[in-house]
Amino acid sequence: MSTVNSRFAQCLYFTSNALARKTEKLAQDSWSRVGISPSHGYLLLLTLEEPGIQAGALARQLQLQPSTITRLLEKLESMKLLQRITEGKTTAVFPTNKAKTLLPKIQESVAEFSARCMELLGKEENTKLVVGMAKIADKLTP
Amino acid sequence: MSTVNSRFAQCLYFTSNALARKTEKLAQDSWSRVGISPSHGYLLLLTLEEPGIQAGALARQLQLQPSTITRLLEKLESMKLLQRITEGKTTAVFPTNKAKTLLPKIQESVAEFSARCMELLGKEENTKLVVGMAKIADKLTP
DNA sequence: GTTTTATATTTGTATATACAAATGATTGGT
DNA sequence: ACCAATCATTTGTATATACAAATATAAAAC
Repeated sequence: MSTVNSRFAQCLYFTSNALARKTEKLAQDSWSRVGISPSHGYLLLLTLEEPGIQAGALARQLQLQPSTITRLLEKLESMKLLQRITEGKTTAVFPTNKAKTLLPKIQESVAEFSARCMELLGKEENTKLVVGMAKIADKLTP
Repeated sequence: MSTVNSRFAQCLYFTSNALARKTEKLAQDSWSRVGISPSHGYLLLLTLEEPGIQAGALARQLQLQPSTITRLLEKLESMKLLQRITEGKTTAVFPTNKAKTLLPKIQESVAEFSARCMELLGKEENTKLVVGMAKIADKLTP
């Protein structure tokens, strides 16, 4: 059932959403070894790279809404993978030792996802498209 | 906060998801005149174009899972915009008169979304990227 | 120094979508 | 004709994400 058979194959709405869903699945697969979703994983990676990073900074890096970050943090905190420390109006996020232990697996997941993308699409095409998509996304940013 | 500042700007996972979310918002905007979401809208359009279309065909056209189609149908049926008629193991979907009345607004929404895409991105770039994304999505299809 | 405004985060609720299991119907093999 | 396999759809539950309102703090204005 090739994508291009769809009545809406030329429509940005369908193509971007379909691609995102398929990419999400590929990423979930790559992250299964860690036992968390890609969003949680990338968030965790950011806090491992920069312990004490603020919730707002995570939102910007991950291009997600603050409320979504709160939800991700709640879950990771409940899994004892990180800890929030609120100081005044900001919240700093620290990885736990358990999270530090997971770092190798996390890096493997990142690498595996990247490798699969390259394998499936080729470095050339992958890069070209990612750049193009980012440009469009920027234009769609209010 | 340009997209490209992100730590993960080169990653297909982030770019495709971010683009999809922004496209979704643009489409929601275009569909606000009809009072339904883009998914519901495109589904409704398909049933207006082909009354009696089967649920499975809708799933294929819209590139969504059957369970998702059921959920969309439930909502549109509750809004008296369409009616399901189950015959044996298949379900045929018919638009109501209310839906037929909405057709002009629906077509306006489709046109408006398309126009906004063209305006923001240019026909050239839009087409090029949509084609590229569809190709990638196809490669990601198991 | 109090009041207003701005900033960061959280909470309540909602949307979009999916997976896996269940249901119900048709079909093919014997 | 019966039983197993297959197919189309639905149901129960879960994930990912967001918006809008609430909260809490800090900064600016006066």
